[in-house]
Amino acid sequence: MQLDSCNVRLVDPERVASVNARMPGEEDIADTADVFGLLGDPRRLKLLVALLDGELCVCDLAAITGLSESATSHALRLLRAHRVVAVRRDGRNAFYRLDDAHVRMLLDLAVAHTEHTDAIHPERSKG
Amino acid sequence: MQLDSCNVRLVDPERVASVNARMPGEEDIADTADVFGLLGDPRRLKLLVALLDGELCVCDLAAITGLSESATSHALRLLRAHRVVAVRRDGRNAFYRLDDAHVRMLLDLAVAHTEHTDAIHPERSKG
DNA sequence: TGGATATATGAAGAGTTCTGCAGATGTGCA
DNA sequence: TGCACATCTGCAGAACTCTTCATATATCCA
Repeated sequence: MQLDSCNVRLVDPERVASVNARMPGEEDIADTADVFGLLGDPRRLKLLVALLDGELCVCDLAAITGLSESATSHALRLLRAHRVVAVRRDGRNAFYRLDDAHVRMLLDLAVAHTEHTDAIHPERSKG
Repeated sequence: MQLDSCNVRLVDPERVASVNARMPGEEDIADTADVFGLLGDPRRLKLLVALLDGELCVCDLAAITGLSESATSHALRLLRAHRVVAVRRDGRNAFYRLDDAHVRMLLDLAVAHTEHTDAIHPERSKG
């Protein structure tokens, strides 16, 4: 067992060094974790999946997710702050749409994965 | 403006119906959100990125992430409970590895995205 | 202009999450 | 067997998150 510069025990210092060399910077990790975190809430996730097909207004999003309109608006504000969605205002309505290609990719992948899982294990679906 | 079965205003009832028809079930949404949620913590994310190249023991993971060994162990326990990682015990050491192909895909995609973003905006990197 | 509608916002409370601490478990070696 | 080491676990406090409620803003229409 060896010690590193901070006096921590290491089993495989070479692997640790090579992993550290490949590791994205703290800021990249934080940004990426932020994105995953936004997708990590079932209601926000449902909002975003709803937007995969195109823009929807706040009240329709509220109806789809089962959230109150206030909660929907708060959620959308957060997503807007992170530039995951964008708004188009038309009269009294606000139409939200997905505005992040990376997030769209992650959502597509996730939805495809649940469909694939359902194809193998249909009993798990829509319980 | 129309009202749906629960007396909620709807702007575009047809779109709402078609989105609802495509929407994965609540359970699938919850499971998917769980996975994203696990990736949504920067320390856990760093743990998992470290494991992309192969297994590592708890103390090496602690050194890489800068977490205490206790916090590392707690995080790994959570990941283990969700079958995202698996353990191999060798004497006193516990070696963890990624054990979920879907999570690996998400991680690869995310790392590739940060590298791509860095290529376009190098000033954002490793600040 | 005034009232109704659609959305946005701030504050506060309930609930959840993460970490450190202390102690438990299990392994290896003298 | 007894001690050191590596990891695990329950608990409790701190920090964060999400929702609701009340209110604000902005738009449309009469």
